[in-house]
Amino acid sequence: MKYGGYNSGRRSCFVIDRLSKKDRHKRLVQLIDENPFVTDRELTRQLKVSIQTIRLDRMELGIPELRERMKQMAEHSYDQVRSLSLEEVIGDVVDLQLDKSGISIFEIREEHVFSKTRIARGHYVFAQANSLAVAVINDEIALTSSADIRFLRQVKLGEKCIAKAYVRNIAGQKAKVEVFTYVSDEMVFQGNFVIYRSAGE
Amino acid sequence: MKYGGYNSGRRSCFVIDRLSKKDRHKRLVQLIDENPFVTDRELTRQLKVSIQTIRLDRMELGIPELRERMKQMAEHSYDQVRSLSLEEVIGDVVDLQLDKSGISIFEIREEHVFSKTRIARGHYVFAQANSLAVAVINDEIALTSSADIRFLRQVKLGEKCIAKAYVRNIAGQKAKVEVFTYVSDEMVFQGNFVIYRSAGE
DNA sequence: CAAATATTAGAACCTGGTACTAATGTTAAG
DNA sequence: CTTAACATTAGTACCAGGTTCTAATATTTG
Repeated sequence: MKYGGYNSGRRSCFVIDRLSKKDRHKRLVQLIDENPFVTDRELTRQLKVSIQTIRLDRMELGIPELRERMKQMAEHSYDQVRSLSLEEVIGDVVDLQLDKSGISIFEIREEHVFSKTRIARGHYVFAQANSLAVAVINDEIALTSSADIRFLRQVKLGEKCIAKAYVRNIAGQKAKVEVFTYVSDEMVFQGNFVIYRSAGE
Repeated sequence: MKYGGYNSGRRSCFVIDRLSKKDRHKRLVQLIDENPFVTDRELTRQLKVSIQTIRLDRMELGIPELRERMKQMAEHSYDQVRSLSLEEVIGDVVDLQLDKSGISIFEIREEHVFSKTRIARGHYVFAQANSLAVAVINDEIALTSSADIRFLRQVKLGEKCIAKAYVRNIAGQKAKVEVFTYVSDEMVFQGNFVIYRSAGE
């Protein structure tokens, strides 16, 4: 096979279509990042080197083989789906006295904040309170009818929100639930919910 | 090999540890559902049949091999992660006149409803309205300060929510935004938002 | 030039299968 | 009882997409 010329060291390349080892590694990482489903064979075409080189490169870079990459993604998504389907309620309900009160904890993660400011999007804070307000009502069907809410201070990435719900009164189809959300001792959110319920029980 | 005895037809089994074909199929589906990462070899242990039987069963049931299952899960999660990271805002903003009005569309899917009733959880409907109310404000930083909301009618699985936001007035750090959400021509949600903004611009 | 490094080639082996052929076990129907 | 139909098992060849190893060759640098 005719070589285009080596250029792995400090010398410049004299053929365009062959990259230095460093550059090839960068490109390799980039290609796999763009498309994790690419095989080594496909990579040989993109990088114009032998399949052995691709494999040595993956070794050096600690990039696992295609099947292992797929397995990891599959496991990741499996965990996510499981936690997501469990996450019918936003936040972990840690205490619940039906028709009386409840407490839930919710940690603000990357996906909950504005990327610019790292401040939580309001609807996540609301979602925790709303979930709890619905959960605390001891009824087959409980739906939010209306709410009056105040965001008292910004909640930042990494902060743990502790929501406390109190059922203020139940009359027929309507229940009034008050929710206060705290970060440590500071109140960050307050909401008055009217929850519609299926009357029974 | 000693047979425990067949029982695929209408006859009863006379050995406990061997299931009829139908029951084995059920169990097989169940096992793979519980753990999609199970190999055929592991299944032979659980079901006490040969690996060929397992493979014939998978064929009949249209269950792909382990690697194919993992690939599908990986692809699924890849799509999800990509769409999720784009989904900073709940709902698709289809029209936006900054500091004036905006429209967004949001379809209620499985993950947004109570599994029992198939009625949308309130916080998703709220999230769409809240996202839009924040988006419509032409400012570097815009955060929900308070809101007064009404859920006028239940929104069901599959329904398309069309939210329309109108900026009512802007004074200093506070902007008032009114949002109405419709399913076809019916109003299902109404909210008055007070949005805090960084004053500038 | 020689040593060091980079690249390529090739063979053996692995997992978790598919596809196919064939034998054997079991049951129901004639 | 026999036979056809179905269920199960066994075994072989083959595949993708690798790993692991040895060895040869190319290129660069000292």
